[in-house]
Amino acid sequence: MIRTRIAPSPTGEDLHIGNVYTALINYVFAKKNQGKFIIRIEDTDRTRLVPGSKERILASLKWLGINYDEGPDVGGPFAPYEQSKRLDLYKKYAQELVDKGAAYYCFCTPEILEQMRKDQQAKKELPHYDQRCKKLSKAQIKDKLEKKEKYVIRLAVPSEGTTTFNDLIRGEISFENKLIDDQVLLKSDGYPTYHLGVVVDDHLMEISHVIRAEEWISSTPKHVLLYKAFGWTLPVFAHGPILRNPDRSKLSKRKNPVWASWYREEGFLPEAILNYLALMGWSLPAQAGMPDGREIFTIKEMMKSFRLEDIKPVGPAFDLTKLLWMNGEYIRKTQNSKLKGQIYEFFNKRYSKEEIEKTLPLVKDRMKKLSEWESLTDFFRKAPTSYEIPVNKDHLKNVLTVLEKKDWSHEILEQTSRKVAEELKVKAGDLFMSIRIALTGKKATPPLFETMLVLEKEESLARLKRAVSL
RNA sequence: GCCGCCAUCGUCUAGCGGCCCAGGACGAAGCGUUCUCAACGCUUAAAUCGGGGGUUCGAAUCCCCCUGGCGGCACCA
Repeated sequence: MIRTRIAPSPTGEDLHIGNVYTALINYVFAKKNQGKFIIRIEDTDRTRLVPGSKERILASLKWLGINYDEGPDVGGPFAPYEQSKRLDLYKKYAQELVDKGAAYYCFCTPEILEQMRKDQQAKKELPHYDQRCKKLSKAQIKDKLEKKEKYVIRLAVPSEGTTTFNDLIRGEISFENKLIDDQVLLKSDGYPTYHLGVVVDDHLMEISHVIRAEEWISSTPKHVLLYKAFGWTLPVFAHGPILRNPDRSKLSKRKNPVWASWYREEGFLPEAILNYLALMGWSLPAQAGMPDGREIFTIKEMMKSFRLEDIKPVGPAFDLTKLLWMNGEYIRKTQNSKLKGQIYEFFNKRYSKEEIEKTLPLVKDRMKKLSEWESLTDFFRKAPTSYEIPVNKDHLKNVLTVLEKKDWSHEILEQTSRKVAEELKVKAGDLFMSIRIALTGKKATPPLFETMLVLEKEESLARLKRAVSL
């Protein structure tokens, strides 16, 4: 049984777009193989906890349509799915390691550690724990524990040999043990560090494939050491790329919008975001008999041909411009009736469905984000207060008098206007532009006569009269 | 500094020893369509496949070195 997971930490505003990427891969891989996709909240750092973060993370996942089979709010056979609710477990397993001699108590205070680091830096050594507590005798430990001295539990990393693991995306990777620090497993506040938590939970929750970003590669040997110390079977490891800023550094909120909610508030469609993300380090392979290499595809199509091994280890730059293009593509291919509802919800029902329905066909091709509907259609709601370029009042007077007497239809409006232009001996386009400006104030708008029909005769004429009288 | 990962147009990528004087997409430029802007269609510019050595009849594709980019080195994840 394939079981994958993402383990977000509720320390940010919301789900990070990099996590969305990892979630997508985990989700698609699990579902392609009839497996389960799990969400586990790793809330073990109480100092960085952000209130509401967990809820927003889960809400974003739902909005994106990345459905999880097990998780904090849906439960599952291995509940609870929040590490803060599993403290006893970590303590028990940490103790097991101590008993096995694979971990040890450490009573060094933060001050001692700080000093240690300073000394090492002065000597140009790399900062590492000097293992002084590893040498403590049973009696000394007992004594300190009785005195209620604060302690952590550290992993006793072998001083010799190498730790090697296989990465499905990158092949064999190995690290020398002597360069691996004696990592803290259980903190003095009783919470586990990431390393203990992730290994214990992945094992207990029967995670078969650990798919995460490249930044975890260098801590994987610690995890491997833990699995071995416990005598547990290793999961399959696969480290995907980390998304980059345009300057190629690790994607960060300083240089790029990173929160899922930002994309939602901007009016990006979940399908477009997922499709765009799928293109990062992966591409739809040419199918037998139907080679295409399309860039626009659904998650279902992605599932059909997805293979973890095909993920490329190169860190791709996140290109907002291309996402924007893709979002426009998705908007254009969405049914009007559906899009209407999405816009309605997007603006929190501030605009009536009727209004959206009437104007949508005129602006759909011009929208790249849902949010743009508002500015693209603002002149329908509000007559222009200024004109981007001057209008020709004489010309407008002429059309006005003719159009007043007609019944309005697209054909009549166009024919009449063209005739007026002919009589005035001006280019139809120039006349149309004057009308456009009078009605909307803008040079760039949807097609003129469609616009007039949506605006309706009375309002259109009123605006024309205003333009003439100004 | 140490350890590790990576390396094809500006960006995302195709390419897995001959089909490649490297194909597609975004973006850019131009043209067409057209009442403006879009959308749409066509065209163009854009990578001496990071550099240098090998292997081979033949290398973007395999190997080595260098360089560069990125990541990690916390009682953060």
